Amino acid sequence: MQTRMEDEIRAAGRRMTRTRQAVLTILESTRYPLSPAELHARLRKKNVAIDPVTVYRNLAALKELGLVAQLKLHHEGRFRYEIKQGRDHHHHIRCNSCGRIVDLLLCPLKKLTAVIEKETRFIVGDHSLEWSGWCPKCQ
Amino acid sequence: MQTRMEDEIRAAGRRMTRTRQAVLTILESTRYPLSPAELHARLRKKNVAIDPVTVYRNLAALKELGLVAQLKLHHEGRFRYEIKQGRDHHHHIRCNSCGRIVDLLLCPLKKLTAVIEKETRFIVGDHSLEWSGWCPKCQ
DNA sequence: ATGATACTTGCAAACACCTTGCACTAACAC
DNA sequence: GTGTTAGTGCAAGGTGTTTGCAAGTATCAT
Repeated sequence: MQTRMEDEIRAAGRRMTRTRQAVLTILESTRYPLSPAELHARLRKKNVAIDPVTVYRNLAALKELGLVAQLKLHHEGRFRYEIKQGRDHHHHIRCNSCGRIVDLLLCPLKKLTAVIEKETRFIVGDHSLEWSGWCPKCQ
Repeated sequence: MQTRMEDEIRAAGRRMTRTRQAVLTILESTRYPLSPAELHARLRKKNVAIDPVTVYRNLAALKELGLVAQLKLHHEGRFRYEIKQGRDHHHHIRCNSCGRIVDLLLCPLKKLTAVIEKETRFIVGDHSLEWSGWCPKCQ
């Protein structure tokens, strides 16, 4: 999996560094979107010496290459990032109590674009949809 | 309209001040969610002397009382606020180019809560849904 | 009216998250 | 190996938001 991403990185004239490798590995092995701070904490825990700024810059680069998606959950004041490759379009639900985030592999919006474009005369590009609630442990 | 909100404010032991009055008036007369900075700018334009901090504190208080909704549009790094009273459940679409925000009085999600609760065992509380795209002027 | 109480305000400072500038380091093409 | 240039760490800056505290003021009881 990483091989394909590595190819895309090199094809774009970017380099595969020790830190970028580590960032990709963490993102790939995490099943929910990480904030830069969380990602940095995990890298530190794996004894990867890396500056927080470098985490931001890597995420920005990977986003620009289309390898990771940047998203923002409602009522959270920061961005989160997740690997795009091999993952279908999906949404999230977040626990109001413990912050746990779970993927939802559904999307009820596919048919709605045409309606919205007609109604608003916008050209629809993207959408963002999440739920919040209480996870089983916090109920 | 403001009378009812004033009642709720007083009923909660809060006070109706000159600045809070002005904040409510601006929010009521604006047809899309405002950021604290935008709200502050409008107040200044109406010659209401008010500190930005006071805007934040009023918004926090009104949110806590359930009179305004706080929301965050995807890919925007700040909160926005809108009056809840007299407005049906709705969503937004924002222009990627000029930032214009338009209400969408639709919601395709009503039937989905049960599905999500079954699938995730979460208790679903709330959801957030917006689109982005290009408005007629920016196409 | 008057005074007591406690909510509210302004100012300064702190905080969280993210970005930028700059000199140094290290990929990778040759 | 060597040169080019992307990537890195550190310090500093930026934006949006929150907190501490003293002073101000809305509300209530008298």
